[in-house]
Amino acid sequence: MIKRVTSIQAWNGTADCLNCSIRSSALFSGLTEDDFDLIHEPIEQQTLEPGSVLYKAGDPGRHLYTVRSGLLKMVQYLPDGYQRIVRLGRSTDVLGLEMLVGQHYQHEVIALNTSELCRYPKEAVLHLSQANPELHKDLMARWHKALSEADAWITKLSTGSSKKRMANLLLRLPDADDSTKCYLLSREDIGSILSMTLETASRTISDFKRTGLISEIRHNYIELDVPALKAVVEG
Amino acid sequence: MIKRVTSIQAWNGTADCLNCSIRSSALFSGLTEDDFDLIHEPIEQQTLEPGSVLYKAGDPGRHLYTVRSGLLKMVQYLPDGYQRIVRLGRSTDVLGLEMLVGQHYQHEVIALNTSELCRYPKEAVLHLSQANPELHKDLMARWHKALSEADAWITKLSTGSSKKRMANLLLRLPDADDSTKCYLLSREDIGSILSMTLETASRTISDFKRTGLISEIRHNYIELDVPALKAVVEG
DNA sequence: CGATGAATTGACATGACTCAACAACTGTGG
DNA sequence: CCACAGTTGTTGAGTCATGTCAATTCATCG
Repeated sequence: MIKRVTSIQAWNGTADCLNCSIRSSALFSGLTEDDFDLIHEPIEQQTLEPGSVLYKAGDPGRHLYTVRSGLLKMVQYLPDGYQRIVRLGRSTDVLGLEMLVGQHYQHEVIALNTSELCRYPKEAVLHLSQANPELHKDLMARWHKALSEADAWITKLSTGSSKKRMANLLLRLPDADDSTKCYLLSREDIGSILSMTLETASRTISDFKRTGLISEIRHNYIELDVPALKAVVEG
Repeated sequence: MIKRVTSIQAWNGTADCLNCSIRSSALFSGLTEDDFDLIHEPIEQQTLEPGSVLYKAGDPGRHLYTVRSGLLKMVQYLPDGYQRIVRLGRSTDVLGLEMLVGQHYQHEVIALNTSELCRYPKEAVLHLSQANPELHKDLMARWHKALSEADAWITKLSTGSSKKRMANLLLRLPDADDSTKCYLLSREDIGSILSMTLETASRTISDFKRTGLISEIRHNYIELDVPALKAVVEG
């Protein structure tokens, strides 16, 4: 499942960083050939099937990951056994930043869809973030994005009635900003994102379908009535 | 209210960084005399009275702040006008990191108690974070801490029954880890932290007092029964 | 001492949870 | 292709927690 890429191939091969298809937003996109010469451990690609675990909370962190495609959930467990999804990872998102500081991962990351990832050795990231101002800046932008996401999770997905939280979630699901279509997550995952039971999640979605806020194109693939959903959020 | 400190005084005066009372945890604690020579705009101290606003969301960000003492709330507003407190800032916390990346502040920060802050010019932070590996590392640790706090906010303060959320909040309030005493926030602020109405906050606190989970030492200053509160969280 | 805002409490309405039955979908083996 | 089991989603009925609105008490400060 893991395709080996040496550091030479990393900037000169078919699956390299310098010619990456998500180059403008991948972590190492600002690096030069010289930078890659400094990396000893290879950069690797990996494909995860739905349900498989990338890493768990407490695991020693040795790699930083960029999501090339797919969707993953970042989960934390509570003392009473309840689990909460604290963020989603999708294309161009970076996973595992926390191990650069605390040495360990702090979430359990599980693929929801088939997902492709690139992974970077911790030492390479730490070293290059000092040596390369571009990467230094980019890393800070990644922290910033993660924190903004977390703030949005608190305000939009954890505050207000179940209908408002659901509307906020649905509005975030389409991949592109101009798209109004998306796949639905399992009701259990939705519940774990919005802090509600799966029954309430199911009921709310059924209600949205009945009232036309969303319409099912095919099983679990829906079209959003964006203005109407925004009205729910603001109402 | 603002006491001017030149860059010379910053490492040689009475209110300087190198001899700061929270030196081991202040932002510029790892800097050398040479580093301070590179800072042109002075580092300043400031005292905020309860209720006063440090900055608002959308303000252009020109300074990073370290909290020397006191307590501040970081607030975001929702489309429906509801406001949510997304984090608290207390001694050694850094405020305003986001403007290093996005140019603007993303929260409204309001002092809850009388608070003392130091502020660092944005350019100095950006420049030194490249030049000084210590600060670079420290900055990353600050991002990490903010993100961990946000994750805890999602899991512990936004998930579960009102009693569990309240117990989790109370357990975080004492300043020192070994302290079991703390001041209570206004019921409205508690509500805005825990996503509940101020009435529910008030009722829950009254209930905790009746059942001995907390006991009032004097008005709004309480002693926690830590094991009992932890039992509530885990129950 | 009175005026003001904060906190508490009560009564009631309602949204969300619980438990349970059932329906729809998925994958497997015959 | 169908039958089946296992999983996931839907729906209903009843309960409980939380929100709403209102009245009252308490704390603070001039």
